[in-house]
Amino acid sequence: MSLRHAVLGLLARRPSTGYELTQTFDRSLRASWHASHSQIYPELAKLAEADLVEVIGHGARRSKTYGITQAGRDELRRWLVEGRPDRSKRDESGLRLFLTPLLDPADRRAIFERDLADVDHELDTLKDLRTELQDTGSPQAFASQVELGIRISDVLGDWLREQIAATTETHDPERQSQIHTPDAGHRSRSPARKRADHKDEQ
Amino acid sequence: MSLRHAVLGLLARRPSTGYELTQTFDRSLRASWHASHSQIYPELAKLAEADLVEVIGHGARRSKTYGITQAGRDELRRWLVEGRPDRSKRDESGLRLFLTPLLDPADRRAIFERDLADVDHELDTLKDLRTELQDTGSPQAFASQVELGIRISDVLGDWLREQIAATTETHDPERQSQIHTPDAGHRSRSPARKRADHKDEQ
DNA sequence: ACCTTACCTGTCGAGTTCGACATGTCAAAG
DNA sequence: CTTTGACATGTCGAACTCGACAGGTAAGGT
Repeated sequence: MSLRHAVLGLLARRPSTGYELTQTFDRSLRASWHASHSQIYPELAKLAEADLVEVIGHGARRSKTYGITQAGRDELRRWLVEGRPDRSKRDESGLRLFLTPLLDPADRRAIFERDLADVDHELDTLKDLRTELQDTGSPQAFASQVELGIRISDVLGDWLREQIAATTETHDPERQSQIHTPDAGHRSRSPARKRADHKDEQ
Repeated sequence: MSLRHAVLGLLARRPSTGYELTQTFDRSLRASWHASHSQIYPELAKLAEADLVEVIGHGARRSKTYGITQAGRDELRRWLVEGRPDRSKRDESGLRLFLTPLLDPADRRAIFERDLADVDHELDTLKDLRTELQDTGSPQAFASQVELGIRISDVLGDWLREQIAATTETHDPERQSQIHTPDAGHRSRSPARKRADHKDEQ
């Protein structure tokens, strides 16, 4: 139940409408938690019901601005401080990257290049955000978080560039790809190896 | 629908039982995708139903070893290559880290230290894995992925150490925490600021 | 005046996830 | 011989997620 705490956290930063929260999830929180508006609006209603947030104003176009209550702040702190490790992530791009060694070089390269474009774009966004935070003498508190995002994007970008370089170089004959592009033809090895018993490795 | 492809991917690396897959999800895939056995077993059944995997052997304790079929390989490749960006992640620890600026220094520090211990532990695991891969002259293909994991853990660890150092140093009087520890007392500001209209920042 | 483009809030159903429950096997230690 | 602990597979219900559907509002351009 983290969506609840993500919303509380954003409202602790500043009061917002559901629409603004949706945008913040897509911008600042994109790298650690995703939620669509169809989750956010019902969640706000539930939170208001539980008195963890409250409507503190009405704006144009029927919009409601929510603010966190003291009970909400207490609950948020409790969650932040008492949290167990729970290091389980969900990251489709990461999964894809993990599986690339199964592909032959051309396919692999295509994936790396697509991801690199993506990472570079994200890096631009983050650097803009950093500049923006510096210029407006605003609260600053979240500057370190942006910095972390930039550093991680940097290492990911470097890694991707290395991998791309590696596909152009050596055609390692040892390393046989498991999944061939449909046309590649030679489908020779026995299709189903027997394996009655099995011991662990890794 | 990524669980399906995560399972296919692992079976493309080597045939495994459901139990082994569960362990691999917890070990190697922990950083990019999590799944529990209560998802994995039903998913294997569905995949077998669709002829994307097949039972290729029976082991001790009623265990079934699954292998990927050619249709499974084709489907896996299709997914890997045709994937859209989809950079939406889900990472509870990341979310927590993102929200730490809301806390006062003592709480913040506690979170950083807990996370640092966690990251250091993960780093050890990854370094062991790297050594293991080098020693056993095994397929090697996944060495780069391990390397990436190590690099990211490194920057995260460095960042956390910096943040911890920062909490001991300057007690910045500008930066007022939003969420105080229950005892801290001084709860003075007006509880609900009015906010009828609202313009965007960020 | 009309149109387009954000802005803004909501619901619904199908599919996904996860903790808890349930069951049984085998090896080694005591 | 009995107990402990790892091995191994499965189901179920409650909660969560997400794309699609739906509808209303205000500003700016032509």
